[in-house]
Amino acid sequence: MTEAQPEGAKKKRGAKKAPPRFSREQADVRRSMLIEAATRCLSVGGIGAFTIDRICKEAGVSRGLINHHFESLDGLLVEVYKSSLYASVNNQIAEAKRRRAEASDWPPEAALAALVRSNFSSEYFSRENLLIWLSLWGEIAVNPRLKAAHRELYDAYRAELAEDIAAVAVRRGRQVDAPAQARNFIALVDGLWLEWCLDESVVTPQAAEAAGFEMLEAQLGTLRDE
Amino acid sequence: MTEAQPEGAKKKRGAKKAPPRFSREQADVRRSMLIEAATRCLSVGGIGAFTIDRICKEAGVSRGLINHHFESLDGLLVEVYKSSLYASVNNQIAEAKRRRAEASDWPPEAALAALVRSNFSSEYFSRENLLIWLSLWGEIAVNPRLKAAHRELYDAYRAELAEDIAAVAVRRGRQVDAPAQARNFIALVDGLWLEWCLDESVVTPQAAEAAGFEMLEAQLGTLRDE
DNA sequence: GCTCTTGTTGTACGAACGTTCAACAAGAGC
DNA sequence: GCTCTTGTTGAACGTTCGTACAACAAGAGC
Repeated sequence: MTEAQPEGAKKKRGAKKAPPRFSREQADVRRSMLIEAATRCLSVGGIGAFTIDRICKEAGVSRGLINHHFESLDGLLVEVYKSSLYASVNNQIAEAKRRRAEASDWPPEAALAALVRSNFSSEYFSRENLLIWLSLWGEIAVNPRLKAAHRELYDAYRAELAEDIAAVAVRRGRQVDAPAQARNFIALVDGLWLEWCLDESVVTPQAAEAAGFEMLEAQLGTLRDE
Repeated sequence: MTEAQPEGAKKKRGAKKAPPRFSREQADVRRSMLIEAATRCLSVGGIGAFTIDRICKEAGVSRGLINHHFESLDGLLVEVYKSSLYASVNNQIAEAKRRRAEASDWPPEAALAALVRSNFSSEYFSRENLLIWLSLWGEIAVNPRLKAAHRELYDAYRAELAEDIAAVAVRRGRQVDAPAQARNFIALVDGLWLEWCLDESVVTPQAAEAAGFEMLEAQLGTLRDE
């Protein structure tokens, strides 16, 4: 056994400066790090792995930090929701709005087709997100704050989709219940994604995209080719 | 404070026979009771309420009983899956098979319509089951035993649905990819059910049923009326 | 009324949970 | 080089978790 050294010993002798035991980060930087680590935990082990211990270990940080930067573990979960679902879906909405605004370049059909396709791009239609989404859905059913955020988000997306559908219907002189079609389309996408995640042999992303187009084309006519 | 009585006192005096402290049940009866109590816990509080303490309290039983009747808490969850999803879906399959066998009374169109409708009956299309299914889905993604059971179950249901679809298509001389239509239909049902559970203002069971019929009728022609 | 089987109880245990908080120290500002 | 702010640590706490197990007793069988 080595003899215990007085605290100041190292400094006095000036041998080696001990490396910093941790690095300080801006509050929002650290929050992002924790949100990302928490998301990783969720995607690997589901809600059962959404734990102070595991998240802090994943982030390489001490146990006290989550409660310093978030009101509670539950507050962190809300932030994970926002940075996962919220952010990505809002991106889709914003892009679709932009396309629809640039009406000169993008005919309504092309804008709708682009929005449909984005649902099946690997960014959203991803098996990695299975446990994240499933865990968050389960929490939405129980957590009023999350439920409110979820409704707001889906309402916005549904409205955008309905507008794109309505634009095509008007141009083609078809009578379509655009809000209902938007709702059904979203249900189909969520359902296909779920089937794919739970059993990848049942459906491919390509087949899923085809199914999405088929549903809308039954009401609107061809969308995929000029 | 009353004086502590010797244990045998009551019996010796023959005053009142203490009522039994518990009742013995057959192993399978008690197992059913525990499965039902566990299911109730799941539906109220999600996977977070799936706990030895809460389930035993819900069942009015002592803490040791779950590990006596099941290999572990996880084993109980598998039984909950079987008695929830497995049993109810297998009922649908069996009924559909029977209808298809009685071909004389049930034309294919009526058999398919009945199968479609059963998806939206209050027994299956129920908000009470939200947390149960969501919790079980989350577990399927993580638990190999459940995953295997899930695939077997969905494969069977998808096959039955595809057979019913194919029967109608053949009779009407239409070219239809029945397995794909069955898969898409199931995805739509699951997605609509999910949307309804998370936000009941978006869709009604009636509208959901209409959406289900619309999807199939786009391929097969009218199914709902003669 | 007695015995025997076995379903049931309830305590004990270690591990892991979320939260709190006093102490610490990194690094900016002077 | 010093001070001061504040991001960070890690021990401590009470609770709840799943499991194990010895003791108990209900009720069938004789």
